[in-house]
Amino acid sequence: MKHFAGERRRARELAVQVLFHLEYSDDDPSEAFRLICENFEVAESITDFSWQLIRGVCDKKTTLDKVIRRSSKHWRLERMTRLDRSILRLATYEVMFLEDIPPRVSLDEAVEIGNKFGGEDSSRYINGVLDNVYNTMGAEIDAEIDLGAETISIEPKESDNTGNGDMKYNPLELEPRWQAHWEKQGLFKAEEDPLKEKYYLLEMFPYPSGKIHIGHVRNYTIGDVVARYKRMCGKNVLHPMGWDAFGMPAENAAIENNTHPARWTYDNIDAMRIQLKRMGFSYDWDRELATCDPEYYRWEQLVFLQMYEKGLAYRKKTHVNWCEKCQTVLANEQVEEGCCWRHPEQEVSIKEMNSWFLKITDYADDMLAYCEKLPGWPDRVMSMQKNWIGKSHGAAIRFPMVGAEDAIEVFTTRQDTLFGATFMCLAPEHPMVKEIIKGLPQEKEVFDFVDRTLKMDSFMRTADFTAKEGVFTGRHCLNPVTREEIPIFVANFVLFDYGTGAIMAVPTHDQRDFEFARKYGLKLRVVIKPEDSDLDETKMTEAYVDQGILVNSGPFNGQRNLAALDSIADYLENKGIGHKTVNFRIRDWGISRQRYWGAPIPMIHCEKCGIVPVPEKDLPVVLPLDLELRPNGGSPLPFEPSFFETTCPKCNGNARRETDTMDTFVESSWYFDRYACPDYKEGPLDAKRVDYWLPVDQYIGGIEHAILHLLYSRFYTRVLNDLGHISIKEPFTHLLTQGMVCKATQECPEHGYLFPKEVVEGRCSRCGAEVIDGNIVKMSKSKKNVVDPQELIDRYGADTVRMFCLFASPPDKDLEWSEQGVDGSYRFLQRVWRLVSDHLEDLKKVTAHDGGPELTEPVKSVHRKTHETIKKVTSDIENRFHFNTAISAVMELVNETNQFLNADGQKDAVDWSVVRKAIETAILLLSPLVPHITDELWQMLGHKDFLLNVSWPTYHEAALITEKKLIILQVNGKVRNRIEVSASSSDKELEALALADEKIQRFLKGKSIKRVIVVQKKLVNVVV
RNA sequence: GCGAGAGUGGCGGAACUGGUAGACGCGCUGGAUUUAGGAUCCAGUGGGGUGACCUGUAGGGGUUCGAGUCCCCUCUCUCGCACCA
Repeated sequence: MKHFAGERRRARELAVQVLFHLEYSDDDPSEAFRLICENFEVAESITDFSWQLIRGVCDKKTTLDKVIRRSSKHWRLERMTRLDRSILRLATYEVMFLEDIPPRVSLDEAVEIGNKFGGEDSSRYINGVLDNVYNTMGAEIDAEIDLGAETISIEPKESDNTGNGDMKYNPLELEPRWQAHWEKQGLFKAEEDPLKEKYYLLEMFPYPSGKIHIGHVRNYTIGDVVARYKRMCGKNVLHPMGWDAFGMPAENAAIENNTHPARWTYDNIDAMRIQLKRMGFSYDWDRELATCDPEYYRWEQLVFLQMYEKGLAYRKKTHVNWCEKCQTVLANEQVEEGCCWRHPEQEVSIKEMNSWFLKITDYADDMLAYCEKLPGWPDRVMSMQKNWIGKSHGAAIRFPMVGAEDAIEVFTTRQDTLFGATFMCLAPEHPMVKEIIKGLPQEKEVFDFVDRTLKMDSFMRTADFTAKEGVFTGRHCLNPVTREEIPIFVANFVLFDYGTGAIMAVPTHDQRDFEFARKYGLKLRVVIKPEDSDLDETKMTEAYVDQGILVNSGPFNGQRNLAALDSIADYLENKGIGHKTVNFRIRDWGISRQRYWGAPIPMIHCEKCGIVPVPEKDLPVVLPLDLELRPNGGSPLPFEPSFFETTCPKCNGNARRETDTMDTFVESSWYFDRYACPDYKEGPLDAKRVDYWLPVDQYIGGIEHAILHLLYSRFYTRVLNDLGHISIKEPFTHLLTQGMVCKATQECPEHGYLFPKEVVEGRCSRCGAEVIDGNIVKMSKSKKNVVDPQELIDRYGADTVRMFCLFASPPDKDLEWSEQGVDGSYRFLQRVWRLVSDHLEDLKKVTAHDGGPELTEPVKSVHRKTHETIKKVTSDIENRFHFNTAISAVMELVNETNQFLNADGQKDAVDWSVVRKAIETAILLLSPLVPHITDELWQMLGHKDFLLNVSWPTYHEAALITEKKLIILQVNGKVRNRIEVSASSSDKELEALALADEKIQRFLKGKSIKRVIVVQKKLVNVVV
């Protein structure tokens, strides 16, 4: 569950452009570097992925050094060094700060690591560690650390003094205590209870990368608030957590660290589980699952078999790059100048290879239709999904070959322009290309063109700057309506993947066709003209793409082109030339991965019997753990006889196991179902429990999964439905896509991006230059603007971190991280704490006021505020997840209560019980957001229950009623005065009061009153 | 190019069906207390003006007694898709 599609694409685009220039500019790479330099900000903002790629490109092409040396002649030196530095910096950063150093280190360890680096870096690093130790422990450190040349001495820090120690707010002590308490009581366990209304709340499960990042914290905090709130509202809440545990990073990390992916993954899971528990999230850990567990993926294998049986899983040949030396498929990015990136002497061949696909296209229409039936999803996501499915209505039309029996079929949405189709273009991959050029003089030219085009990186091929090129095949086909012979081209811009891989070209009404026709001197014919003028094809400078009247179109002349779409399609159908059809952009889901760390595809290849499914009784096909990874990163499975050697279940002969594994998105397409019955042994899903819990009522996660994960899950749920495993079709009723966490970057003109620790009083700690505050961007390693949540928890406690995540902005918007903001949250919690602890004795003497005798001001206003706050907070959480406004409402209540208490005058028992009600309300309302401090305060007030088991407070209408109302007085819509009147005043009385008002009188002088508008109990507007 | 969303103080952000623009917080200014504070408390804080007042929600039009909110146009930004036939 990572990766951001857009970023990746942009990264690739840039890298491809660079590669392009490196390839096509002979010995002068300066153009490529100009590109990088000019797009410097873009490049950096694209995250480390782009850097890896660009670095990769540079390394592969020639060493970076060489390129810089050579290009510095052609380009400004200064820019080069900046780029150079950035890359070096990134590399250093990755090595120094991310890989070698565990998240928290002791002083001794810090010294050891520091000494390893030596010099300036070491002292800076150690200072950073000391800062942390300081802040987290408040400890008295008195140490001298020897760093060879330098000696750092640390002064002991005075401990805080606010008086009575035991009453101080100490989150670091009380939070773990409550967490242990909750766990011991099994507070978060969810059990099926048909009598209670269920509520299934789910956050997207994390990839176990090793430690949680701030995005996780935000995501899971939002979810936890909703889970706890619903629970207090009496719902039977399911709130599980698990691990998206298969995937590439584990393989890479394992090779680098000489460990095993399983070991690495499970260690990370253990570390992250501790962190999540430390945040106080209310997960039912009994339902925890990891997708790399055979007890999980065995059911996925079973479903795969069932899909195979129904024809929903199939094997298909596709064009891929193949390196003989590596014996593996290469991604387009791994092909360089037509050669393997690891074996420059080995030419890559284009191979048609078999891969497994899931038939998502079968469900495209249904998923599209349901887009309208999911009002709980954000429009943004829905439109992305619709876009991705890409349904378009049009016609399939057959163009008969000249001099042959067969025909070429095209798909078009513009059958109205058919009479203007003057040539045809095929995609280079189109199987007919080979056939029709056989024996012609053009054969070699066409073949070379196809070969050249296919070897191009797909991004390069489809990039804007790549020229639209084609080559004439020497053959013609018939335009089926004009019966005119039209030439057939092969063109690089025709997508084999979309439609039929062939297009009819209408140069007069399609800009791209127009340019192509002009380039190759092809015929044009106008078939649509504007209503009030004529078009001359010889004089056109661009295609006419607007609507108009059909001309040169036989029986359809004179009709409006859009209106004729249908009748033309019918005409084609009657003549047997074509038919109406729908085309989808979405392709079947290719799930084969030549990777090790994934779920094996449960299939067997037998020479005699072909593809044979593994019998159900032999499941799971377990991924062997006791084998050596290959140093080059390829999958070891095809080299592991103990894995692939097997016997055919049909003929018992020798057979070979499928060694591809499944795309990890398959695992994440149904984990939410399995949470309902993680221990079920009889099948993938226990219908009874799954029917109780599913669908997920509220799903929360990042927008980056708007397409892939969510689309796959919707598809997979439909499959499970068809296979009878589940009775729902749509897995997620409501979806909340939370925004990203961003932070300003800090940059030194000399040294580039800086860590906060490298900035001293606004200056770079290395060169003393003034630091520039950069843009506010998504947190990323390469920007050095990441915040480690663990550091924050250790410093402020989990409640403060949760509070800030919720308060800084509404969940669906981006959140800008600010240190002061965190301080502010911490201060607020302390204020709440003191509100209780400072008045504990008085509060303990009374019970919370609930109704009771008539109150008088000012305590009445505290009472009213209490109920107003309940109303506001409840609606903010319930209706729109606006926790920021909910928090500000509680802040207002706390402030008002404080003010009341600070005001002069004796407080009697009634006053205190109203105050107690206000305080208890604040605690209750805050409890889903900051569960630790509130449970502690609740207990301090003498309660025994966990707040999670206390009912959510309700407000009394009666308490909201006021005797006085503030009325706005306007003249011509402008506010002129505000007056307090009795709430029972009638409209007439209000009007009279307004007109009599002194200020209003001033504005009425010398003018005649046209009209007076009275809005009930709100406002009077006098129009003059 | 197509599709979606957004534009409000120094900043994050409030403003429910049109009805006090700037809630709450951060920052800043002044004051109190303190050995000190990155602690706490009080006051102030959109801009202009001594003032009454004027002005202000990207820009321009419109509807309305009244528009941040509704309608039209323009601009800017973000996101997604993109040689889609």
